[in-house]
Amino acid sequence: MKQNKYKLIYEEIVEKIKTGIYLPKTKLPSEHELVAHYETSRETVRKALNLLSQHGYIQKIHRKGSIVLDIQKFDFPISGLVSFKEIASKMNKDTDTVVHELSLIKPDEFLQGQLSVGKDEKVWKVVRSRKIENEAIILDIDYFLKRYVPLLTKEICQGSIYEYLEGELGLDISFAKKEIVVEKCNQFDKEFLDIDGYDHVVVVKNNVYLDHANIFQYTESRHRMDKFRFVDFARR
Amino acid sequence: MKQNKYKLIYEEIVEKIKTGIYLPKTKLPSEHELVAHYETSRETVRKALNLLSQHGYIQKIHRKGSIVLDIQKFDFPISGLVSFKEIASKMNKDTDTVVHELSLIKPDEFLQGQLSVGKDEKVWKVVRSRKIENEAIILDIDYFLKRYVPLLTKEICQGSIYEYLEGELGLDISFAKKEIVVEKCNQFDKEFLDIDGYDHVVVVKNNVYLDHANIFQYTESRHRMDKFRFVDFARR
DNA sequence: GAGTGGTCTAGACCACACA
DNA sequence: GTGTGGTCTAGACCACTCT
Repeated sequence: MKQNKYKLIYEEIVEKIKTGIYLPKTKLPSEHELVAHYETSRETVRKALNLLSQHGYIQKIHRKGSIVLDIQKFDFPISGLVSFKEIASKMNKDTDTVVHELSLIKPDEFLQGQLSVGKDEKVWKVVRSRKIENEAIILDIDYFLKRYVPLLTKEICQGSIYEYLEGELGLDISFAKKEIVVEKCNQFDKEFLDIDGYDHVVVVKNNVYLDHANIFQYTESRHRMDKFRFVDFARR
Repeated sequence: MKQNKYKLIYEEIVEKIKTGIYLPKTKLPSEHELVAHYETSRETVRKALNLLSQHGYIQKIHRKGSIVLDIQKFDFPISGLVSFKEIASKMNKDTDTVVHELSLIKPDEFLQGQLSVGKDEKVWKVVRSRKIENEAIILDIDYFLKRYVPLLTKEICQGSIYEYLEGELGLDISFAKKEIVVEKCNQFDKEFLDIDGYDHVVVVKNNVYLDHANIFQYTESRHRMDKFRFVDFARR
């Protein structure tokens, strides 16, 4: 796969940070030196450095250089858009997904609002619970516009829907509005989660948009309170 | 105050979006047209557009243009680092701050870890509760390194500490690691919050860093569950 | 074929850090 | 005074979309 020069530089530096060639609290080579090393122009080097900065790998200090941040301290970034599969693999724990429902529905008023569609638009509804170490602690309810996702099967839902959407269908997921609130448990939480006496769940609501700024998914991810954790790296 | 050209362009376009001169779902002028209009170079225009994109104002669509997003849909962004004062003014509600404690302490082991300092470093501890419409629903516990904040008074804590730090002291806050979890209420929550029968609080933990990547603050913001809301705009 | 945004280049000037 | 990063310029080529 062909890459852009600045992305290649970015990835090479990320690699050097991860493998300890560049150590936390030390300085990266100066922009001038990177220009020489990668035989490119300064703006290109700076694009790579900006990416590193945005992703929390380095901190640029005016007139002094770029210093490497301790990524250990910023571990477990659920920020951005990350699927359960990705999180699960990072956590290195036994996980399992149970599909409770997969159907084509007509959106009610709430869903018409969330997905910005009319009542005749067809929508996939997927309900899945997620087990970590044999406890069902997350209930995911996904709604996808059929317009963009012609086919969904139980097998796909069992695995990673996102992998399928991006890989097989070539959908280009671009951004999301994420909202986190706490709600009282409803009957579904009680039915599908090992709720363990808690009467509230943490709900992460996502409106997900494709690359042409068209929404294609609304999701509610309902977490058992005690197991919920959200980490973010925010620049001012 | 002198501004950079790309920031000026950014701000002018933000203004035009907010005042409806550029409408949601319509296209911005092309980069070429913006270059002509602002009499600048294309890379400079593109820096402005990148800012707009990062802040959720526009979506760039390859080979087609930049379209304006509906910022109404992405309201109330507590993402990034925002102080209570800023949030309060946006919400347009009656708010009040009560300072319960302001003292210089020696950090315990937990705090030494969070602030990456030794046991002899002096630390300001500030405990405040936040009232919205006469209900105490947030308990803020802040720890500042005295090294960077020589003086704190009750008056400052009553207002906006951040305004003081950035305005008076000229501290340059750069980034933060933010973590959201749910915890059981402790005695302080029960003492200082109108806890209203809830036995858990949503805790937002922040490690805040200055522009040289040196940490200077650790904060816990403890929210009554039913009033907690966190909204984020995340790009893939 | 005209227009678009994505990338890249090879310079330039600036203000400030540091020694 | 040297080195640093921040900003800006005036081009260029590309691959694709739209009409």
